[in-house]
Amino acid sequence: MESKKKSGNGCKDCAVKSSSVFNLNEEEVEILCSNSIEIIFHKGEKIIKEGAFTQNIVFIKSGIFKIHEVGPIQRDEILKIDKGPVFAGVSDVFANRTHSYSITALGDTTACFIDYSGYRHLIENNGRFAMEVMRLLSSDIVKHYSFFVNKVQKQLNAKLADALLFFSEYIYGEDVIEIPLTRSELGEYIGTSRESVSKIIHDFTEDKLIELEGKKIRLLNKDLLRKISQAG
Amino acid sequence: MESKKKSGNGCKDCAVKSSSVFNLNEEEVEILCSNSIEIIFHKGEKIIKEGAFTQNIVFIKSGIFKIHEVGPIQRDEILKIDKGPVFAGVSDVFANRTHSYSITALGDTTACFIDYSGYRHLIENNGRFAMEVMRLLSSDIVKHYSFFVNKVQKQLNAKLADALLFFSEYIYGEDVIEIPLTRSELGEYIGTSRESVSKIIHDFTEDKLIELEGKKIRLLNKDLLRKISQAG
DNA sequence: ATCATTATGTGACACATTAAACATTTTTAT
DNA sequence: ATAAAAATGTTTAATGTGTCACATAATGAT
Repeated sequence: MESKKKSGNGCKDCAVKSSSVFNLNEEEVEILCSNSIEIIFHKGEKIIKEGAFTQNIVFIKSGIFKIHEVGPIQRDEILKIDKGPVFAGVSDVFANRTHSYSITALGDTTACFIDYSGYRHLIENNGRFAMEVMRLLSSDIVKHYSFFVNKVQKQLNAKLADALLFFSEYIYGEDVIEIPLTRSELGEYIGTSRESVSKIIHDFTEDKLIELEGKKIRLLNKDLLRKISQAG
Repeated sequence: MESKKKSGNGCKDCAVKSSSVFNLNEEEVEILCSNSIEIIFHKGEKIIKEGAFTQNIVFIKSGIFKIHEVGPIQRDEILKIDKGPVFAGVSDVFANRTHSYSITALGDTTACFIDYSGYRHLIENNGRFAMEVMRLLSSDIVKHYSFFVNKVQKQLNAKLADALLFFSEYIYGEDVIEIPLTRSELGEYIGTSRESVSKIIHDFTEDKLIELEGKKIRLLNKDLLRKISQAG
């Protein structure tokens, strides 16, 4: 249950990898890598904790993670699920002194903690890098708007279909998936209770939409799942 | 029902006003103002239409507006209500080729349409300006996350209390407010139907929380409204 | 002014979802 | 291995909201 630290070397590879997108030269990669540290997290470990001071930009090198926030009725609400390689939690660093949301590993995850000052230096001195970060932030907003209207307007079976397709198509790229969430967490993701998730999974199984294989779920009829998703 | 165009002069004032935040010098203001145009919109007029090409950064000089998006069940969902002076719809310009949401005036609104290339030029050449835009985008995300968990977890009376306090404290700064939304739109904002909005307003009136004065609403007991808001 | 349209209030009812309770199963810690 | 804790499935009753239907009021157009 303990995270492992690695020397700065690994992180350099990490930043270099992303540099194709971010147009960084050797010197700039060096700026990003100095004072950065790579840590491996295991399932359930918090990479960033809501309420903590915002100090580092986090680059998720690999692994699946969730961004979540405790709401007014003290229930955790999952805002986003994504996988590396990707920057995560950038918005909080720019907007707040403390984190308004948590980031938790949903499986083995490698994360680079990058010193804010270096990141900021890059933004202020490399317009292309700034533009790219801006594009990422903007895309986050637009996607979350869409996530939002879906969550508010769709009924439960449509939202569960969405979640299944999301994991199958975006996260794993396979028809047999092992969702790294408990039923409760799935509820937090699609906006319902643990019990309702159970019920709908049961219904989907009866309707031959999916098949349970131990902890795994096999999607049997993706076309119909898509129709259910679109029907709302 | 027709928008009025004004010469570029007015827009210059507009950009200068905001320059205190954005640290622009004379030359940079000039860049922003060339190829920009100021237009006055009236209540109900669309400033930006969902589906249209993203071409301009919009600076709302003054006026109240809503950002809204049509969801999967073809219902309009209000994502945000805000007032000038503020940049609006920036995220869509960076993230998309076409607008994913609409922006509509809720009252008389003056908007400057700024050419994207000038805006982009500033970002790439003025690190402080870039940082400020990034802060705005980040703040948009963080606020919308919070708006989201509130909307998902709170019950209707809490959400209506939120809306009333929002207009009273943030938008108008007064206890007597005239909400520039129809009951239907209020429903789209807090996530319910026209009928339910009517019912809760009725309940609030009976409980002496608010008082209707024609089209205006007087908040009689803001402390209690806050408690209702927090209770969820 | 008058008519058509849109906005609003309000009741009855249906229904989806939540909450509570309990039985099982699985996982984790010692 | 064994006990404790967490996760899961399923049922029941309670309840918040949405939908439908209709009456009334306000608005806008001709």
